[in-house]
Amino acid sequence: MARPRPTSGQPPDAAGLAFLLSQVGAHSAARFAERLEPLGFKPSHAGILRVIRQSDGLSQQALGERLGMFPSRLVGMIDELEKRGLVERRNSPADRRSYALHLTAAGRDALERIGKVSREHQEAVGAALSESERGQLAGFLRRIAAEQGLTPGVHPGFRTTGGGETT
Amino acid sequence: MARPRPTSGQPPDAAGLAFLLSQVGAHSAARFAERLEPLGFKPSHAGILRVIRQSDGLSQQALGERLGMFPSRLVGMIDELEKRGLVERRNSPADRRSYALHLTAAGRDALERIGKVSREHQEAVGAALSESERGQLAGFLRRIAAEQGLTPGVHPGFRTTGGGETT
DNA sequence: GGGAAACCGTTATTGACTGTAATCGTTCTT
DNA sequence: AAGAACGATTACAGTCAATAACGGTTTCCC
Repeated sequence: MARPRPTSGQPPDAAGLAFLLSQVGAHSAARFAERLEPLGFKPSHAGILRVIRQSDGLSQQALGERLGMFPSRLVGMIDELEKRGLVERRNSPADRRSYALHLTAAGRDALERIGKVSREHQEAVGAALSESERGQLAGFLRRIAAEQGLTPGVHPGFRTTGGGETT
Repeated sequence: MARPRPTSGQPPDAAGLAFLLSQVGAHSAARFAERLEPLGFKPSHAGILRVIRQSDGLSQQALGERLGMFPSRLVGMIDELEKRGLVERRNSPADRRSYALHLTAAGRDALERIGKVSREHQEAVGAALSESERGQLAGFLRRIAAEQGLTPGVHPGFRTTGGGETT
């Protein structure tokens, strides 16, 4: 049994739909992070700002839950964002142990810039495809995401993936 | 509790092709890592074994270059694989400062098992799509990968992405 | 030949991050 | 009024990846 070729020959790079998905996905993520860096943001910051704008006044816990990140992780990031004047921690009127998170004008501005970068990035990533093809691709991905139980806005913060190779 | 109402929505989850790519990609990577764990491997191990089989007898440096990982990182991993009897470090006949990496029979066996897991994973990830749709999807991804300058077998080891969120 | 420079693998060190657990004040329940 | 549950924070530990330095080899070139 030296070189049995069960289905093809190997997990051939040629095929590997799953591999392609994570390869292109990782690339997309990396490139986006690069684009964001000059603005002084990391992708997680963008996610936080986006969610806060979407649901103004939510608590850190709610935010963490929605993004799938631990509250302890949020503290530092919101500290940063607040220090940069993009987010406000107002104390919630009803519940004095939680904060109500709000975007400042500068925060909305930053989010605007992030959105611009996002669109550019999206344009660049999809450059190989025609408009209608991009639509089809998005459709496929949405269906996969739904079937796999992924929540629309959220994405799996890379857990202990190992971080090297994938298929 | 107020349901988060989709007030506005700049990079609306509806659109975000780039987001979808990295979301689904990260999910695929994570799930694959999960499937690999019971075998005692991390995705990077799988990548290493795969490349060694493909080009038997290459040096660690060449391996590292092809996978895009630092030689120092490889040392430990190959140590493991060698300790488990899957890989051999023979000294290269021509150049005594480099090793020639080879797969043992057990190593080929392990790779076989990995291949099986890979195919199962691939099947699971693509479950939402028909056979022909999967083909279309793979085609799109391949075109994107090519246009973006990604090397077929390799994938960007998540660099200092920040590791949290992406779009 | 012989010595400097490039090269391979290895080790040690440093630096980010992330998840868990413990802490402190607040709110809810009974 | 007391104890459990809860939100934010801090402290801690474990993991992991990149950088730099170190011995041993080989190659280049004078």
